[in-house]
This record gives sequence, C-alpha cells and structure tokens, in this order.
Amino acid sequence: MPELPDVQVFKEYLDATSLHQVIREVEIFRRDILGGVSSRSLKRRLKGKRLESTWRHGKFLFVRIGDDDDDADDDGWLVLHFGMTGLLEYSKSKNPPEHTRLLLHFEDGAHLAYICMRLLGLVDWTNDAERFVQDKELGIDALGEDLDFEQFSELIGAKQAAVKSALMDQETIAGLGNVYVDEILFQARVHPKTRAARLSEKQLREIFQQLRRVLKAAIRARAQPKRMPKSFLLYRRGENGAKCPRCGSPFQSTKVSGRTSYFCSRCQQP
DNA sequence: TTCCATGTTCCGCA
DNA sequence: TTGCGGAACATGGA
Repeated sequence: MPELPDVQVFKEYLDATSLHQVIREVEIFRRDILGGVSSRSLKRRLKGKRLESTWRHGKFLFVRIGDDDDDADDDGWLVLHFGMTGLLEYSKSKNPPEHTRLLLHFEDGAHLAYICMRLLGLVDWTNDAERFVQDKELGIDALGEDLDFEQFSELIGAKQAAVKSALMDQETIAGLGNVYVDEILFQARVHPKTRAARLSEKQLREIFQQLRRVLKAAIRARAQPKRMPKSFLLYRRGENGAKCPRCGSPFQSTKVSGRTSYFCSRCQQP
C-alpha cells in the first residue's frame, strides 16, 4: 500500500539494509518503469557508486548516489515511486523476487530489488531532488514540520471538491492516498463527500490532528494493518461485513471521485 | 469471464 | 483559465 507511511517504511528499510553499500552491478528488467532517464544512462550513473542517504517527500523516495571522488559532477538522486504495487526487498538469495524491475547488486553479494507488479511505479534520476519535487508540483509533505494548522486550513478549506478528493490531491498536500484518507476521515468522523469548503473550523482541526496521529501510528505499525490499533478502520478494511469499532454498524462503501471509500454512515454523517 | 485494486496523468466539462 | 470528476494505463487475483 504505497502511501506516505509505506514509503517511510521503505525508506527506513533501505537505510537499515543498503546504505553505504557500493553498487557492483545494475539490472533493469523493464524499461516501462523508467521516467526521463535511459536505461544505459541510469546504469552508468549507479554503477560503482554508493547509496549515501535517503529523503522522502510525499510518496516519492530519493536515494543520494555518490562516490569517493571529490568531483561530484556525477552525483545525484535515484528517484523511486511505488505506484500501487511497488516495494523494496533486500536479500542475499540468488534469484530476485517475481516482478523485480530494477536490481542493484552490492559488493558484499547482497542485492536490493525494486519490485512493481503493475508497472505503475516510476524509477528516475535527478540532480536536484528538491527541484524534482517542484517540477512535479507536489504540495507540502503531509508530515512535514512546516505544515501547521493555519496552512492546512488555508489549503484544504479553500476547495470546492469533496474533502476526500482535496486530501488526496498531491499538489495540495503530498503523501495521502485512498486508504489513509479513509482512515483519517473515519477517525475525524467526517463524511468523505463533504465539500471541503463547507467544513467547520472544528472539523478541519479534527482532520488535521487525526492526519498526524494516523500517519504516525501507521509508521509505528510498519504500515501493516494487523499491527495497527484495533480502533482503526484499516484494521478490518476489506473484511466481509466489517463493523465500526465505535458503534458496531457495518461499514458502507461508496465512490468518491472514482475511488472506493469505506466509512461508517452513523459516525460520519454527511 | 468480468470486475476490482493502495498509483498518476490526461481529457472533457462547467 | 481553473477546478473537478472520470477514464485510461498494466497486471493479476477473486
């Protein structure tokens, strides 16, 4: 489920397994997932270099690539986006996992696989991660230090769209997707189809608070639903006949700008 | 067989 | 011109 919490977990996983390793060989199995960079150019930029640090913005993960030379001309960032089905897997086994699209072999014999079954992800290269974010017109990171309530309220409260669409718009706030927006709105007891501009200040405050609380709890749970609090919609999302942990009424589903949305029709009144 | 799925992008319509 | 909603994209599982 690659939304902000999932990508944060991938970041921490990469940090723990692959940071400071030297890339011995690079395999690209599908060019479909490449952005502006060519297969040949990406290989040249990665081979012999080291994974120096990582940075996440919204659902994008950036990996700083460098080497020991003082000449930093070739240095830059490997860009990873996970689409709907992407993930990372570090391993020492011989065969890469199924649906591996990019494989980094390290000098110690292990490798890091970028797996993306549905090919909706992205692998790219940039010299300047912040400029990449600007060019993509991504909004402020949902867990960014500088996102305070005042700014949140200005960004979201101005929208005529359904609050769910407003929260999912990556150009407004980056990192939230279908699943976690449902969770935030459930915790805040706000119906997903409520027009953002019609939210009361109290509701906006509640959504802002729950946004931080939900994302942080999800990261602590390593983005695994069954490790999350039982009071979470996510804990039982998709289960047949799942009931609201607060009031016991069955969850309803509806479509909001094309995405399936789960909510409790009793706790989340329109 | 048909429908659905956590992602973004693009097109048409106010 | 801008904001919004829906379809398309690729693939596999129910």
